Amino acid sequence: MNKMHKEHNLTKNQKIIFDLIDKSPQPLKAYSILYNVQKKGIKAPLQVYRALDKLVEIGKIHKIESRNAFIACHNSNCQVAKATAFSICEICEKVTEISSAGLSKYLANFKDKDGMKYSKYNLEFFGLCKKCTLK
Amino acid sequence: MNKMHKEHNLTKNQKIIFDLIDKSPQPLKAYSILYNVQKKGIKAPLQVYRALDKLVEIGKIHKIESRNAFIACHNSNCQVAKATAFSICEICEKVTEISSAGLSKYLANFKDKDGMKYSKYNLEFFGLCKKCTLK
DNA sequence: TACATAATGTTATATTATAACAATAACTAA
DNA sequence: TTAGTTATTGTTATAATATAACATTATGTA
Repeated sequence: MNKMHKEHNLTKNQKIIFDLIDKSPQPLKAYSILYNVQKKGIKAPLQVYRALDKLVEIGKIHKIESRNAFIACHNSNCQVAKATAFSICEICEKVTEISSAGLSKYLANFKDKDGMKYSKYNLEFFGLCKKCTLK
Repeated sequence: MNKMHKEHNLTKNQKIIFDLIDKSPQPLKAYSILYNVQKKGIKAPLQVYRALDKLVEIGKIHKIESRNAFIACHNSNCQVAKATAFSICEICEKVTEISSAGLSKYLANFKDKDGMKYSKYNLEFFGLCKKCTLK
């Protein structure tokens, strides 16, 4: 099987949960996912969390830490969840993955005073989206 | 009272909880704070969370979102919690607030493709601290 | 004073996440 | 193709994180 197409390797539960998140316009929370997949035989929180953990690990989804919610990766750059940036509207809670070569480059090369080199980062911007600004 | 010295305005509970966090070398979790202040008369989670919320709001402490933990602000720039950056060691869990003028400037001025302007951000870098790199 | 606002105390409950263990499926190497 | 290994699943129970609702007290302010 072609290893470049990771989605083909998803297991049944992982696929059910990824499809749900991928179709959703906004991030989904774990228990909201659970309620939505119970008719498909996924009955317990742990089944959801395990699939989520795996999907995050392989970079198919990202966790929005400030919201405890999960969103599908729409950035072809991040096959692995090691460099993520999001914008979050504080009114409508719309979340968008930021895909900026400049930002990625700046952060990937950032070194702090101690010379600590980072293997991963997550950045969350907060503000008002265009729609909510106009209201 | 001098409004420039916000710490003087802390209430009893806020002061107890801030002092505990401020003395701690690593971020503290809400329930660990609760256990530590029960002898001082703070008995319920809500009393802790309310103080934490206020302390975050006025910028005396920051929440490390990926860890659900709280750390005192050691950056004179952020009187208000609107622009935060941390480094987190994935082995020893040591957390350090990053104070880089370049980084702050870059992120404060960052605009995404939609022209959305941000009022706030939180950045968490992950990697190994110096000690843990040598092990 | 009287009013408004913020903080507190308290009980109950909601939400998010993991431990522990048994069973099954998929992968790997002799 | 069999045995060993690793990943995934199913299940019950429970831990950890956080908020709702309401009564009370303290503080700030006109």
